[in-house]
Amino acid sequence: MKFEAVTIKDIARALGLSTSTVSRALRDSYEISQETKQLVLDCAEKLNYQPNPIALSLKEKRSRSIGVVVCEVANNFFSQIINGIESISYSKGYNVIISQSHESYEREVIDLRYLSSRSVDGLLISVSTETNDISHLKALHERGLPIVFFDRITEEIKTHSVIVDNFKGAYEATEHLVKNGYRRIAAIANSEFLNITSERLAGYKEALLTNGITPSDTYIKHCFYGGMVFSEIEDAVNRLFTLKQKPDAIFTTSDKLTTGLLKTLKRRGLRVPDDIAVVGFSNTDIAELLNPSLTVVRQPAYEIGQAATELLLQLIESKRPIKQFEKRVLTPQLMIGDSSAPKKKK
Amino acid sequence: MKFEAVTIKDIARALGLSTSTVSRALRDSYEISQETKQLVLDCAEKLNYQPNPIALSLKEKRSRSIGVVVCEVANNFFSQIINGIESISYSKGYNVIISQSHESYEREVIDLRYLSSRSVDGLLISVSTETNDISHLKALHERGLPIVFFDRITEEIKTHSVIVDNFKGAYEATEHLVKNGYRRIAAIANSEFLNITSERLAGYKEALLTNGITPSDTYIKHCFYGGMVFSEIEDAVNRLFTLKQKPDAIFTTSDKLTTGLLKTLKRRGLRVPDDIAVVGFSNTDIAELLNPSLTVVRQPAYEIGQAATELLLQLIESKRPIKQFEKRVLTPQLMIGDSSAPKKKK
DNA sequence: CTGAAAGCGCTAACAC
DNA sequence: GTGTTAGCGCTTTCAG
Repeated sequence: MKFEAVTIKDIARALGLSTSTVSRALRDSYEISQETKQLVLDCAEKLNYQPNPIALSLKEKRSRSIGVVVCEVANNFFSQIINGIESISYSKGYNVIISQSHESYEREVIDLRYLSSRSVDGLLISVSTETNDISHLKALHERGLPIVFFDRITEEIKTHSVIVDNFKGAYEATEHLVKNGYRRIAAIANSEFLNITSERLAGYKEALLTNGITPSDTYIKHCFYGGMVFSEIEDAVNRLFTLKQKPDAIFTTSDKLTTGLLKTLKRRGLRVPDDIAVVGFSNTDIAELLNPSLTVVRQPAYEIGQAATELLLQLIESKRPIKQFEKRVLTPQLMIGDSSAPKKKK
Repeated sequence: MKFEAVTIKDIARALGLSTSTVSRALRDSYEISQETKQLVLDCAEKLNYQPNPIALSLKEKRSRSIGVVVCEVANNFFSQIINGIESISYSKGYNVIISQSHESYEREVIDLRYLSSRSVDGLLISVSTETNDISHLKALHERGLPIVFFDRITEEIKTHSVIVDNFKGAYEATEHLVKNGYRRIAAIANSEFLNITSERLAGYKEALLTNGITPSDTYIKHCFYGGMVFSEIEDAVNRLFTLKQKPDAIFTTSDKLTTGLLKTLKRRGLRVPDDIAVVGFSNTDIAELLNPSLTVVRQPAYEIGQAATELLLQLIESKRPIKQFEKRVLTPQLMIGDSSAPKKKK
C-alpha cells in the first residue's frame, strides 16, 4: 500500500540534468536558462511531480502547519472558531492539526508533546478546565514555539491573546435581567481556574451592584467540567432550588452550561421564563428556535479564530523577536429572546 | 523564533557514542548492551530528547497522519464525526489533518492535493455537494493512497465506506408522518448528485407508496448547497406553499436543511405542527428544546467516525493489498418530538 | 556490541 | 548556466 511519488531525481534523470538544476528551475531561479526551465517544467508537469513538503520541513525546520488545542470540537463555539482558524491558515498556505483535550490536563500535555514533536510552527490554544499549572506551555514557549491563546487564556505567558470582552458580555446579560424585573439572579459558571469564569462573574456581580443588588455566593454555582458531566448541572440546579430564597433567573457562562441548564429545567417541569428566566453565553445558531427562544450572549467565534491565527502567523513569520504583545478583545453580542422576558407580577 | 530541538547527535556527542548506537539504544535493539542502553536512555531523558517525526517520515515514507475532508466543521453532524475520528486515531498514534471543502469541488481538489503532498497515510472523505466527477480521488486511489468514504460516498471507487441506513431512516420518518395522519408530505432534499439524497428520497417514496400515497415530484425540492445558502431553503418553501395542494408536512434530508426550514417557517409565521409538520435528519443535541420539540432522524455520528477510522487504519497497516471491501451500514434513530404530533382534524 | 556510511527529497554554498 | 557536494534527523546495512 505504498505510494511512490515522483521526485526531483526522476526529473533530473529523465532530462539528463543534475538535481540542483532541476530544483533551481522549479523555483524559477535566475541562474537557469529559459530553455532549461521550460524543459524541466514540462517534464515535471508530464510526470505529475509534487514537491515533498516533508523533505522541505526537515531541511527548513519548519512545517507550515499550526497546532490547535481545544477542549472539544463538537461544540458550536469551538467549531466556529476552528472554521475561522482554517480560513486564515488555508489562505496563507498553512495547515491545521487539531487536537482535543477533552478538558483533561493530562491529555492536554500529551497533545502538546505530540504537536511540538511534529514540529508545528506555532500553537493556538484554549486551555483545558483542569489546567492551572501551565509549566508545560511555558517550557514550549521558552524553547521558542510561538503561541497565541484564545478564549481561555493565561497571563503567565507573555504572548498574544484573543478573547471577547467577557466582563461586558456578562454585565449586559445580567443588567438585562435586572431591567426586566428579576432580582434573585443566580449564576452557573465554569471552573474557577478559568479566566473566562472570573471575568464573566465579575461582570455579573458588577451589574448586580450597580443596580443595587448585593451579589451572594450562595447564588453562584460552579461546574468544574463545564457541563461535560451532565450531573454537575443537575446538582447546581438542585442546590439553587433548595435555597430558601429561590432564584428567579439564572445566568450561565458557557454554551454547554446553557443548553444543559435548559434540559435540566425542562426535565424538572420548570417553565422558562415564568418559573425562572435564563440568559447564557451560547453560540448555538438556533437560539431563536428554542422554546422559549433563548436570550444569549453570542461571541464572534469565527472572528476570534481568524484574529488568533493572524496574530500567530505574524509571530511565526516575524524576522526578529516580538516583544510587544497584543491582547485583542472582541465584542460579544446580547441577542434577546423570550427566555428573559419581563417578569410578570404575581 | 526558532526552536532548537535535541537530536540523536547531541546525545551521541554527550556520551561519546555514535549516532547509530544511540538510535539503536533508543529503539531497544538487542544488539546493544544493557549499560549503554541505560546510559543513552538517561541522557535522552536529561536532555529532554524528542524524536523528530519529520525525519522519520522522510525515511519511512509514512507520516502517521491521516487526512480528513468534510464540507464544514461547524456542523453538528460532522463535528461529532470528527470527534469519533480523533478518538481512534489518537489511540493508535496517528494525527488528523482536517480540511473543509465548503461544498466546493474546486476547493476539495486543492485540499486533496495538499493532503497528498503532505504524505498523509490515508484519507477519510465525505465528498462535497459539487463533486460528481471523482477522477481526482481515483487518481490518488490508483497511486495507492488508502481511502475510506463516509456519509457521502461513491460506488465508483472500490474501497471501504461507512454510512447509515439512509433508506431506513427516511422510510421510518416518512411512515411516522403518515401514521400521524399527514398525507401531503413534501421533501426538501440535498443535491441530486449525492448518494445520501437518492437513498433518503427512495426511503421517503417507498414509505409513501407502502401507505397508499403516490409520491409526486412537485413535492420534492432540492437545495443544491444543502442550505449553506439560506435563500435556497426559502425558495423551496415558497414553491411548496404556492402549490394548489399545499403540503401538510415536510421531510428534510440533512441538518442544515432541517434547521433552515424551521427558521423559514418561523419567519413566515407558520406554526409547527399545526400548519405544517416537520421531520428531518439532524444531529443537533438540543432537538428536545426546540419549539416545538423536533422529531429527528439522528445518525450515530461519533460511531461513523470511529468505524471509518478503524477501516482506514486497517487499510494503511495491512501488509498485503486488500481486495475485499466492506460497506459498513449503521442504524439511524428516529427520535420523536412534537413537530410531527398527530394531525388535528379541522 | 559498536561505528562508519549511505540514503530518504530537497536546497544551497561552492565550484567550474 | 550547470554540476558537485554536504547536510537537515533518523535508520539501517555492512564492517569490524
